[in-house]
Amino acid sequence: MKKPTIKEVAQLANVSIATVSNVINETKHVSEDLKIQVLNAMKTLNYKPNDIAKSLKVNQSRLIGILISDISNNFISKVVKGIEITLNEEGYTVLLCSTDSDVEKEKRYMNVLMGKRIDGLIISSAGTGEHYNDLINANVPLVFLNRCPDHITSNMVMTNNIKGAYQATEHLIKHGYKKIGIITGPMHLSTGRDRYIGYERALDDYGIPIKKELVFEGKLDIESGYEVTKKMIESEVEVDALFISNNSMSLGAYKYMKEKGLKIPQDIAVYGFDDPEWADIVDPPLSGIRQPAYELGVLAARNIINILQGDQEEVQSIQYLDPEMVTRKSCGC
Amino acid sequence: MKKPTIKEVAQLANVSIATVSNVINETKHVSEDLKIQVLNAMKTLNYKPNDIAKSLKVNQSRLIGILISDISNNFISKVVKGIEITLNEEGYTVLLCSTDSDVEKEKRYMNVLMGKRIDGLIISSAGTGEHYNDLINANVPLVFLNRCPDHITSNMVMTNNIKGAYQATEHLIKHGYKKIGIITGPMHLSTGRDRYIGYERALDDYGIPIKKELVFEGKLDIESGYEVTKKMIESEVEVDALFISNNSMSLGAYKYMKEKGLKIPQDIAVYGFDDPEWADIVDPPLSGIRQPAYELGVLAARNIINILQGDQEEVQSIQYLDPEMVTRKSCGC
DNA sequence: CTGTTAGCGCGTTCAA
DNA sequence: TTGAACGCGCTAACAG
Repeated sequence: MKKPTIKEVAQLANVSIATVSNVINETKHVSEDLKIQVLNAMKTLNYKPNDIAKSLKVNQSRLIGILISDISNNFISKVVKGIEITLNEEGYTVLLCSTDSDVEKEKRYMNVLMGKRIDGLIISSAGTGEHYNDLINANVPLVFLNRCPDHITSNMVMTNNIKGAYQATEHLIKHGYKKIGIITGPMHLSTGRDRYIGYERALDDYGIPIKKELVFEGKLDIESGYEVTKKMIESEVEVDALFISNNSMSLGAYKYMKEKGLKIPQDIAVYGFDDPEWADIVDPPLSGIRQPAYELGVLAARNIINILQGDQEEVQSIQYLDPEMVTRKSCGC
Repeated sequence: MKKPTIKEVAQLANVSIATVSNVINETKHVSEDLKIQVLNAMKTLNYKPNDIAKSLKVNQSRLIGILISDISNNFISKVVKGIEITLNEEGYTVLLCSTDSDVEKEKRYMNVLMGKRIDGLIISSAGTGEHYNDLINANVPLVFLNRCPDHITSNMVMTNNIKGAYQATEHLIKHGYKKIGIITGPMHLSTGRDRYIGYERALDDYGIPIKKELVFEGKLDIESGYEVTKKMIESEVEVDALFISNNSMSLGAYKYMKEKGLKIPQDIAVYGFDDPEWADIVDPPLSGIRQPAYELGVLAARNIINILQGDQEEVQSIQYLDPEMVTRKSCGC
């Protein structure tokens, strides 16, 4: 019932608690005899050191918070996997905090995490960044992941969204499409903006004028992909190709077009962002910009670890990971 | 840099530590005047109570571990979402631990979690159950989710896998298929066995003999769905319909059949387990048994909370949640 | 090489 | 109603 303490181990082994501590942490050399006694005592009592007490003493929890919008999102869960595996190898444990993109929830969670005295925090959330001041003042090591609050300019790892969007759009241009539309993410998020910028820049470079009636803003989920596509078709603007800013919205777009009997790429060609697992079993297989989700997670975790180990200079910057074009049939190839 | 302590707050507010503690926890009545002084002091120092110290004192961490195989799995991440939201509402925080279905990793994680003095643990992992004894001896409240170790018979919530598999198989039978195959999960997992049992029972009830050359064991991932389907086709056994035990393997099967030009359902009809987001945009739309993922998570979390609050009798049992048939076209409908 | 002890930040008696 | 003092389990400094 009650967990055994270091004291009880010491009594049973006939040594001082300091000696027990020393064999556990290998901090000082302990003679073989005593070591064996201690180990035996630990075993018979089924002793597990109490990390809480240790944390209090050494002033570090070996807990890392991760603040994300929604763990059930395909892309995010891969990122989290990368984070967790990497941190675990270094002896850290992950506190999972989903904000549901709700700023209030995010604030509450940040307070909880500060109370728990996390050693660091990885954030991939939606806020404008105003409320991160508490964290920064409390000197909690912070790494921002993929979504970048406005006035933050360091400790950030993200996909090179502009480049990816540029490549997708350029690819559509080279196919000869002239009326290329875009479904963006929310423009208050950096990912939304950056993917739009890439689109715009590509059109610009190839001398194609940007028409704002071809620009549609979605909410990154399946439903909004469906709705926005519907709106687009019903508005009867002429569109021969479409760049869609994330996987869920591509799914929604496919759903709508399938329902209406519209053919991809004959009626409208599609290039998506992300490379979901279903990309090559749908008809036609979806061309998309693959983000290195797992790798992003690993990198973010590495950065936190570096900060914690004092190699801070390594991360005082924004790090971009390049996406990869996975071209299939939906773009007309 | 250094976080303020309750002591500093007390000094600044000209009161004792106990008074500060009492206003924080509302444990005793404190006069308005002092309360305000204390609150002000807390604000100016930007004080956050140290949960680590509190945990040490009150002997509870308000940390719940969740031990799962792979967070990037679609189904699991939804379960986790349900768990996290529910626990968070009750003031618990979630420690995420992915085992990768590796028993050694699982053991290591269990030790870490015991060291962190978690208040409870939700397990959805692969082990045979041998190594849960430490946890049980340490009296850590445990809830098993969806995968059930052999000799555990309580505190468990799961999908009614037998029923779901029965329904899918029965549906195929009623279509008139006679040579119905199955791709099972690993038979050392209860989910693998139960879904096989449902299949078997349905065939039995309808007087169809079970042929073991129609039974194939997969590993629950996309590759093995692909490989097993390939093996099946190349073995040239006669199969007119196929029940596939999870979403990833269904995806793999679709992939192989598409590649080989096999038509679903004309060549082989398919009924899957799970209802992935891509089910209705593939061709033909996939019929599947939908598991209540989020609800499973919520229920598991509720159970842990109940145990922690002493309503233990509520959970001394196995709780089944019914799956739901989502019938589309791949079965021949 | 081993033991003693102070104190990490907090909650909680017990007196006042 | 308020405060002083003890102890949760552990590490680290120091003494022996």
